[in-house]
Amino acid sequence: MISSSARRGRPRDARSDAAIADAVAALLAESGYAAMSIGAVATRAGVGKDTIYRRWSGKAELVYETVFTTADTADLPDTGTLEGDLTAVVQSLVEEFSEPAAAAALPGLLADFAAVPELRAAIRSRFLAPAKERLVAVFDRAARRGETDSGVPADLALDTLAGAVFFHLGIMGEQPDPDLAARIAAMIVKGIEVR
Amino acid sequence: MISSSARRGRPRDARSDAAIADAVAALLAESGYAAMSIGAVATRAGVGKDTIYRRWSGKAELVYETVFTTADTADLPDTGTLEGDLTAVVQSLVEEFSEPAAAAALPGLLADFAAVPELRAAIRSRFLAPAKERLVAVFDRAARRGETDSGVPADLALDTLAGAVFFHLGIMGEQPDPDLAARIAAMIVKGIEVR
Amino acid sequence: MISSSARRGRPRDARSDAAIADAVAALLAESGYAAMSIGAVATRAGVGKDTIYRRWSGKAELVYETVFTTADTADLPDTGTLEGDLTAVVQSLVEEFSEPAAAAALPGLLADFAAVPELRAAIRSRFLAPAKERLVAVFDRAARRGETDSGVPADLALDTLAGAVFFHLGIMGEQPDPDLAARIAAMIVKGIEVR
Amino acid sequence: MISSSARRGRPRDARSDAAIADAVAALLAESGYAAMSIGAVATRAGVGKDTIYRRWSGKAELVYETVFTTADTADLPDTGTLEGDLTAVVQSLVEEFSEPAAAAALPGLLADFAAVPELRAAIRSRFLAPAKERLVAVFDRAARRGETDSGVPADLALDTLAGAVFFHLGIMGEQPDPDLAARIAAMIVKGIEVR
DNA sequence: AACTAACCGAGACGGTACGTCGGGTCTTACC
DNA sequence: GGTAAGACCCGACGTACCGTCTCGGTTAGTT
Repeated sequence: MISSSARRGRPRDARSDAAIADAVAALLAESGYAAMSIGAVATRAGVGKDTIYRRWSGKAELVYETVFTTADTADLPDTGTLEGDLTAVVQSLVEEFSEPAAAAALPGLLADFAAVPELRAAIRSRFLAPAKERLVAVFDRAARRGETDSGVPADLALDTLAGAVFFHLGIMGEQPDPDLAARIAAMIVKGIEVR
Repeated sequence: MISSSARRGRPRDARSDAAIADAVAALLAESGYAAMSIGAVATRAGVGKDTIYRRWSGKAELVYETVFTTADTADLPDTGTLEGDLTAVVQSLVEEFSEPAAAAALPGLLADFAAVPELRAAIRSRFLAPAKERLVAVFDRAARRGETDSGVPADLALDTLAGAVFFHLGIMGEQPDPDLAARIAAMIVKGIEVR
Repeated sequence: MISSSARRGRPRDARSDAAIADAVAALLAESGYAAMSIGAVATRAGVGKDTIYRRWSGKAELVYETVFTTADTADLPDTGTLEGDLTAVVQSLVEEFSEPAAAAALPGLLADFAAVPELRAAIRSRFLAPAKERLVAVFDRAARRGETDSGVPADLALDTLAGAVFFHLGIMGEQPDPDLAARIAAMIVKGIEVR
Repeated sequence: MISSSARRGRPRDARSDAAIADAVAALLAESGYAAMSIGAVATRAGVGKDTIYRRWSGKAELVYETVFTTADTADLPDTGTLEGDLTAVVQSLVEEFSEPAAAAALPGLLADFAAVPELRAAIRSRFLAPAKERLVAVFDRAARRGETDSGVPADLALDTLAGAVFFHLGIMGEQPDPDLAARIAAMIVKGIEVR
């Protein structure tokens, strides 16, 4: 007896989730975040609007959970040097934001998240916190190797690193220059040096 | 005779511009960018909607030109050191984005700009280009003083510097920590060091 | 062995019928016919929606069979005079339509019935035909007593009599004046006089 | 200078009213009252939904004011006899309710009106009151001619007369038998006889 | 005692319509 | 030609019901 009260009523159809995710990705890439309406997603997915609203509170949540699913769970790289590790971390960010759907969604998504306190809290705990944890782990390894001291300002590094990627790709909409990650990482490594 | 036919008909009323600007700032601070409608601005300003559309193409342009008017024209600081100059530059960014109306407007504005190619081009030439020019000037002065070599990657520095500020204030909505500018500037100075 | 294959499977639960009938009457009186949804009836009765749809085809049928159960089967009055008999017939109509649930249901119910040919046929055979039969019987008795000739237009009398009651109570929503039945009956008796 | 404050803003477009009226009549005849949605009317009329909601509060008001415009203003018939006058009055009712759009609209319309107290009051004052006035005038003329006494119960006559027509045409959906009006009028004339 | 079939409560499903709101344009009378 | 007012068409919003379906589970009669 694992679940006490069992699950009552008809269970949600997993095929709906898949169809919705596909429709979201397609519409984002085709017409962008602002022009993507919930109604259009429903029609494209062959699904009723309720089926979407039953799962997500609105467009922001729908797009965030549908598009940004990868990377968060990918395991920490261990390249042997701080610069290598940071490059890998930044590179995964770059790749995530370079996918067509993600690139199309980012600015509008950030605007919607910023406008609603609950969503702003959600992004903090679901995106920022894990990212910072990973960064801290990378810096800890570097400290153990003797590459840096232990008093590294991870917050500032995260702001700078994530901010640079967001600004370059998400806001300015630049192409993802292949050595962008390496250049940003190199700057941070030097920048955070603790004597 | 420069303009042959001059301007015919009734000239535009300057009081309307002022009333509109006030209404935009007030509504942005009260309810945010997304919830601010052109109609509401018009009503609040005691002005017809057409009077707004006659001057601006839409909400993004209206807000951008109404809220972000300062700083772009402020003259270059000259503190004697690269770090001092950069701190001043970052500080002016921080201050600009910390004003209630600006903070409320930023994310939504960026989303609207990103969605429309013409607007994206506008931000590039009207905000990014001058900012980069000023940054280049700062680096040139540092090179003349012998503080750095001349091959400094200004683009990357701008991305990092602006990105960190945008991300911290605009996206995450954090409070403007008084020594934020100094910390960012310090990191950049070390980070862009050219041997 | 009455029915060869009998009825297999679990029999319907009579308590559900009762709970549904109560819920219908309560919701009709509280919020009216239009505002009464099948889902609300199901919830109020503590019953699944299917349990309702298994028994009735929709709201119109549900309400009709749940609310209008009396009177149709009541036996013919025999007061000794045509006017007395007609008064009794009209009075039973008045009483049936004066119950809160019935009064609340009538107009909407008639609209739904009128909109669907099958339902219109149903009302004709299940309400109108028996009513006319009873009226014909009353007139026959009067003819046998010598009160009237035999060529009385029962159709017209029924339209007039039922129409007057429907219009006064059902459509205009007037209070059921206690001598309404008698006044209508008196007018009909004089009106249908056959020399 | 008739209107003091003039009329400000763009005036309503009379062509919209006409297009909406046509669309309502067509859709009523095609699909009936219940199946006629405001959105469908708007599309058919080439008009925005707002343009409808700006003029009417909802479907009931829209249909009532659009479909039932005639007859109310037609002048009193004067045939010389009470029965003739009444036949004419009933006949105009029959004709009004026999038009396809009116016949299709009646039951649903009555249901909606009955459900909302404000609308019920409206029908009382806008339909019933004028109808009763005309009936009273007819009876007065008859009294002056010496055909009847003056104490005729006009209320009851109206209920009976209107009820019979409503019931026969509106509710039962019968065809408009050509001498229906005459038969109803004849019955009333005899029925309301005052000795 | 096992099987089978219909019932049951719950609630998800694809749809359709609702009434409102904002966008950007157009049309008045007036200045 | 600018201006305030406000009507215009359009399209999206989030909600409410519709009538159907799909779960796990119950309750009878039939083998």
